[in-house]
Amino acid sequence: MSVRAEQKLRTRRSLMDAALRQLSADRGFGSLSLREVAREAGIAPTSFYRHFTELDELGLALVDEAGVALRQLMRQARKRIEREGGAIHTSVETFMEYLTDNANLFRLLLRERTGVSKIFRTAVQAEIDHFVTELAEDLTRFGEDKQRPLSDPHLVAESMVILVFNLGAEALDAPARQRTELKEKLKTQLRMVLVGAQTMAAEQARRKG
Amino acid sequence: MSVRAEQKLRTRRSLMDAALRQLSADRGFGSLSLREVAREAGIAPTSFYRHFTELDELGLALVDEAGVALRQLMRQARKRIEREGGAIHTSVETFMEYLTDNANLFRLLLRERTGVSKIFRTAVQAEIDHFVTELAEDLTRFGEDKQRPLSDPHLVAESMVILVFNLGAEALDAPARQRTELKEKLKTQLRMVLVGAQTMAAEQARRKG
DNA sequence: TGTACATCAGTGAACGCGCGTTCACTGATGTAC
DNA sequence: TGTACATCAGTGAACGCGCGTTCACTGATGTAC
Repeated sequence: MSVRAEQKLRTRRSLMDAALRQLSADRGFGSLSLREVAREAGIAPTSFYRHFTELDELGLALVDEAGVALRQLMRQARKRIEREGGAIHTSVETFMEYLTDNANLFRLLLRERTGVSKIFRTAVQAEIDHFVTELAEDLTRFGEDKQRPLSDPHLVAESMVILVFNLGAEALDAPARQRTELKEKLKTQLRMVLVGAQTMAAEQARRKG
Repeated sequence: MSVRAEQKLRTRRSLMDAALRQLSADRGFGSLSLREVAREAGIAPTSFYRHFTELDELGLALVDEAGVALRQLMRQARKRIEREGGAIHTSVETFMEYLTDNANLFRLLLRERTGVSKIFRTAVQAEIDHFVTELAEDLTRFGEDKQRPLSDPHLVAESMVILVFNLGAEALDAPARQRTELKEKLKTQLRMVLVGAQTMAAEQARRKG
């Protein structure tokens, strides 16, 4: 890649990093201004247009990155579960590590899921749907392995993802020392859903014959 | 009450209604401006200060109203359950009626729960906590009535409220004809949680003796 | 009931501010020969 | 390798705009006697 193209990528990166740095607990993406992001990145406001046509385009690029990180997280969790077992425990632990390492990226995902912009909501929902679908497959496989089938794995996956994301939001607002407590809460919630789906599947099977 | 005081209340009301009217799918409270709300209410921007010290104060008043409506909803659901039974079915139906009648009020609650302003998040969380606590009491009573105790009713209530609110957000974005489908989905999710908590309580009881 | 004064919801002009966007530019990097 | 020209990331001045907030005001409503 040419020197010029490399430099351009670096500037683009620093614009995205600048935006990410501002996305703290008290700043949503919607409250950022183009001038502010450019200032934080150390370039002139007008230079912004060399990289994105508007601020939202940068936002969508960040949502995309969050999605990539989310998929990375899933792969890592799967590997650890194969090695160590304890599907729920391991998933929650992996998730919380990811959350801590990517606090602002995750905040963006959480905020914009119910946020103001339709484009953002749709983009975030697409990432979450992807996550749900993969989890549903994992759950089905898991049920077959353990000879304990689940009722409606996709619905179970949806409930779980909602609970996980919701707790993620809570954890981001809470002081670090409360995280352990929150993790245990989440594990219990997930177990309840799982046990419920197993029990319902068993009842349905019994009724059928 | 004096004529003057009545007129003042009416203006205050029309400011709140004006704000509420703007809170559609594509407008969050954070994107409203004081001038815009005043314009919509038909008063001069400067008159706004006769009623609220800043726009956020009006927002908190709206959160408060949403909380009142939420408690009203609960009371109504309880009455209907006493008469008709079908706790989950009736609760979900009541909730969806409330959602349809108070779309923008509910949107505010959903948005600001994960929103930008700490004050709003705290206020909304307080309303939700209240809701959760009442639901937990209902669930405990329900378990005693049916001789099927629940494991950790408060946690169950939390999971349920999260699922309900999340589905509410989905329903607000979805076309009206999808609501029935969404309601069924929610009922299944709630049943799973409930069955899971009952199964876990039964297992715990068996283990103990 | 009438009068004189006080209160106060609503007003319009004015302010300074940060915003998004346009424009013509500069000068380093890239390319063709 | 050297030269002449093209490309294009980054710039600074300038624009018009809606914003929140202040201020001194008006005139209807309220109150005291």
